Amino acid sequence: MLQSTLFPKTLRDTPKDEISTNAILLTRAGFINKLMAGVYTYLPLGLRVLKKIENIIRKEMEQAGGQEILMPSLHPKENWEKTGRWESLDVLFRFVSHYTKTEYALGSTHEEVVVPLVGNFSLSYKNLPLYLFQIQTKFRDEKRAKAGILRGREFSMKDLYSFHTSEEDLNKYYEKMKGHYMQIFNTVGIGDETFETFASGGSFSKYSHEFQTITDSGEDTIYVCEKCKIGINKEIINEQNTCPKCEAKDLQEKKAIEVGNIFPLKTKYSEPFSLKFKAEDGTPKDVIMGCYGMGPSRVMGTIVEVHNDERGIIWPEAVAPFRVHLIGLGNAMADAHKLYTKLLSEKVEVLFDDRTEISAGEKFADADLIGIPYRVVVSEKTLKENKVEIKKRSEKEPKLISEEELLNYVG
RNA sequence: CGGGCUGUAGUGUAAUGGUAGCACGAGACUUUUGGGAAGUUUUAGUCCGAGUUCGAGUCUCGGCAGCCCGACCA
Repeated sequence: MLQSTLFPKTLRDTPKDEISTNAILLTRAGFINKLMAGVYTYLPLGLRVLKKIENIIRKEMEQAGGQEILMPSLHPKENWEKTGRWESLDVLFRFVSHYTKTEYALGSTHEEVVVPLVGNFSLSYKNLPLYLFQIQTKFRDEKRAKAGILRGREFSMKDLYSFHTSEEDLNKYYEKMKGHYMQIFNTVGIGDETFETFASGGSFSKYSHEFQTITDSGEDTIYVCEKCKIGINKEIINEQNTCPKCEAKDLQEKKAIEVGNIFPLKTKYSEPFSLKFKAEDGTPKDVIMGCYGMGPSRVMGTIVEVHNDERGIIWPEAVAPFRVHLIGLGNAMADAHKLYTKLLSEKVEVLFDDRTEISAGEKFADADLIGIPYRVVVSEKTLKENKVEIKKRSEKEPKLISEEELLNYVG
């Protein structure tokens, strides 16, 4: 990608209505743009990151046996009335058709769609377990959208729904899913900060589990056992004031962002829709369900909250919009262009700063702000040595290496 | 949803009820090119609607929006 054609340019100024680190950096660097509170456009750089995160999640869900589907965002009122959530779910967007006066909801979550979907087909114990997931835009009428892309009214969400013949089978899968979730957080670069956390399960199960990423800008408070890497949400600390694993009492209070949440739903949603399967003895039984949510856009914001410095974002390699930020300076632009072509032929993802009439300092400042993992500079200085300069975004000092070494390094 | 704060250009600010101005940014041109370079030039604003007034950015009323705290968050 040529930076001279990249939309949009970076911003020098901080937008006046953004306070959170993720929103300021992502807006200044040209990854996102706010339309209104809690609603953002993903610009070319931002969309690349979002898609990478989504693909990491997608692959892991496929590893977990998930089959990807895409359900509608527009839902009929009847389905939500069946579960009582037309009234009770306060974040549900509800609206009326101007023509027919029919009422609809915009999907905040998809139990009300996926359960009747599965119910359209006769289920036998032989068809279970079944795992369906989607990555889709969710709508929530948040009373207070805030913190950039961490709490939006419209956001990207992966939701997987599991269908089982028994609670034992659900529990087995539920535990397995925790491992898949941690694998995702490790891959996207927030594994060290992310804790499996006990949370309230509501009325239908004792606990649900959250995945909480520790950062001072988090809006949740959790208590963590560093040794076991387990957390407990403040909301249930009164009933559980020791580490559930090692029973230690010296828990640390931390601020954290909820990046995932999994629930053993059991029959909470299969019952209202009469979702049953035929057991081996031919009798119909309630399907046992679990659901597993994770927000790619919130994960993206969390990564920025965790990985940044005073100059800008520091993307982990797996989610960076590009692997290499190639910068051509002054009269070396033609040589830089040759290297760009070579890197492309080696299938290296590279953003090439081919802009002329831009000072070196400004290019470096932009590179630091955008946060691509490897910065490669081609200039008269490096050409004299017959080398190129490479610097990791996370490190201070650059070094000179040959083009061959570069290809080994970033290829 | 309760409470608070704030709305003048992209950002930061100025204008006693009396010509909406300045700086930075952004665009164009020229000269520059290893940490946000310089010159010339252009651009862009009173959140919306009523009211008071000869006259409203400024006063009054209503709305809307944004931010913060809290509550909420399958």
